[in-house]
Parts: sequence; C-alpha cells; structure tokens
Amino acid sequence: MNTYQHRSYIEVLRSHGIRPLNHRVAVYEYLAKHPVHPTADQIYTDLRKNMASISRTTVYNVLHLLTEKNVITPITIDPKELRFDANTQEHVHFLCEKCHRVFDLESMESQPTVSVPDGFTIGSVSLYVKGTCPACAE
Amino acid sequence: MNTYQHRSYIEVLRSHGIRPLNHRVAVYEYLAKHPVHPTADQIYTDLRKNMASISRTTVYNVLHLLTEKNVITPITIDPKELRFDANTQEHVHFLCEKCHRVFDLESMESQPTVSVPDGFTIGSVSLYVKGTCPACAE
DNA sequence: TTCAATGCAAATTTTTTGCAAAGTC
DNA sequence: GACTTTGCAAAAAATTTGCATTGAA
Repeated sequence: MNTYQHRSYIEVLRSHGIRPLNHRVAVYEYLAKHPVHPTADQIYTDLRKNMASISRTTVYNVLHLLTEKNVITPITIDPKELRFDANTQEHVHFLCEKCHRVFDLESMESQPTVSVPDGFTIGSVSLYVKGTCPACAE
Repeated sequence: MNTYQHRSYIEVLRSHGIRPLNHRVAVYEYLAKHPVHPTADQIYTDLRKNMASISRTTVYNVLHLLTEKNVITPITIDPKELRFDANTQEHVHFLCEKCHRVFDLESMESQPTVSVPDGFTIGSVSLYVKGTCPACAE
C-alpha cells in the first residue's frame, strides 16, 4: 500500500469528523481507487479478498456513515442497484443501458444552474444521462 | 369513471402498441391521476381497493411493460424506492429529504442541453434535485 | 384453438436490525 | 472502564421467477 496516499485518505476522513478506523479507510480507499461506481456488494466482495475480517454489515455501516458525512455520493442512476462514488464534485453520470457501466462525464459543461420555487431549498443536484456507450455502440 | 378520459388512456396505450387490457389501463390511469410518483407497492395497494382481482405480479408486469414502451418513466431519485411517473415530458424532480415527497418542477427552466463525448448516444436525461420542501422548511 | 396475460407461491436479492463480542481511547 | 464499532444470524423489504390457470382474438 502506498503510505502517502493512504495517509491522505485518513486525513479526508478526519477532516469530516470520522474516526479513521481500518475498515472505514479501506472502504473509502477502495472507492477512491476504483472510480467505477461499485455497488455495496462489489465493494464487499473485493475487499474481502485482502481483508478477511470485513463483513457485509460493516460495509453497509461505513457506506451509510460516509454518505451522511458527505465524503461519498450515492448514485441512483440505475433502478436495479445503488452505486457509490468517492468523487463528490458535481459531475454528470452516464449509464450505458447495454453494458450497465456508469461513466463520469466530468469534462462536460458544468452542472445546470437550477432554480427552484420559493420555499424550496436545494441540497444537491444530480444529472443522469442514459444511453449507449462507445464500446456498445458497435 | 369518466368514460371520456378512460378512453383517452386506452388510446395512449394503443398508440404505443400496447393492448389495452383492463389491468394495464387501470395502472396507467392510476398513475396519470395520481401524479405523486407512487411506488409499485402504493399502486398495488390502492388499486386493490377497487379491483380485487389485481395481483402484485401484474402490477410489476404492467410497470415493466409501460416503462419499456416509454409510456411511463421510472424515477430513481430516492435510493430507498423506485417511483413511477406517467408524465414522460422531461422535467425536474425534487425530493424533499424530510417528508420524502417528490415534486415536479415543470415550470422551471428547461432541461439543460447535455452534450456527451464522441461515441456516446443519449437516450434520456434526468435532473434530480434534493433538499427541503416549503412545508418542511418551517 | 392458439397465444398472451394473470396470479399464486416460492425463490432471489438487497438491506436492515438485535445483540453479544471485540476494539478503541 | 466507558463507549463505539463489528460481525453474525435472522428479519425485513422489494422484486423476480416457474408454472398452472384463465382470458382474449
């Protein structure tokens, strides 16, 4: 493990008021290093390979905690499964309806400036695009 | 039941190549008349009151069919539950994180014109906003 | 009569919960 | 030692499937 990077994950957690326990760092580091928007089960299955002691319950616990503290973002683009993203910058997500991969479209034009009627308060904005990715277009 | 309206639901289904069987019309009509973005279970429970013969399986079947034929739109704004909307016009959805109601923001500025990298093909675009609604703001 | 749609019950999948054991400060 | 986190197993919730029955053209 790259200690320098590892330390920075710990710092991110600390700066959000989260005690950087091993399992928490592992889940966060996994998400940061695998920006493919994995599901809870994918995270659990993969982490399990190198970390025999982690349980499904803990993965759910940590994902809830990180979401609540705004360290990660849940992505609901696919009705079938909830995915997670360590990149909390607002950016567009693209779901390929053939291969079911989710792509980041960070380079695209900035998020729309949404305005809402009086009385509504905006917490977050998500822009989801569905269609076909280049690999599946052929 | 208002026969004129009823007939128009039938026409919508026909125009999308869907045989307007009773249960299908009932689900579609329910969604059209209850634009609160209900879940499959809400639809089932409510329809059940007036239509003893409908089953959960049929509700799921019909929702799948209508979605596939683009007569309704599934809404994934809330990670907890899948909702449905008979309004297939693109419009913004707002989830109140306190009362968990979903509002249409049709009057808001038009959907952003999203552009995607070469090779990607856009099928649909969803703009989801989360926050607090007027009633819960107090 | 032939094919499509329905409904039941069971299976699957995903997530949550209670609680005892283990870990942290 | 006091408090937090974890892991197991069981429960709950949501959706899908197999298949026999019913309905429609």
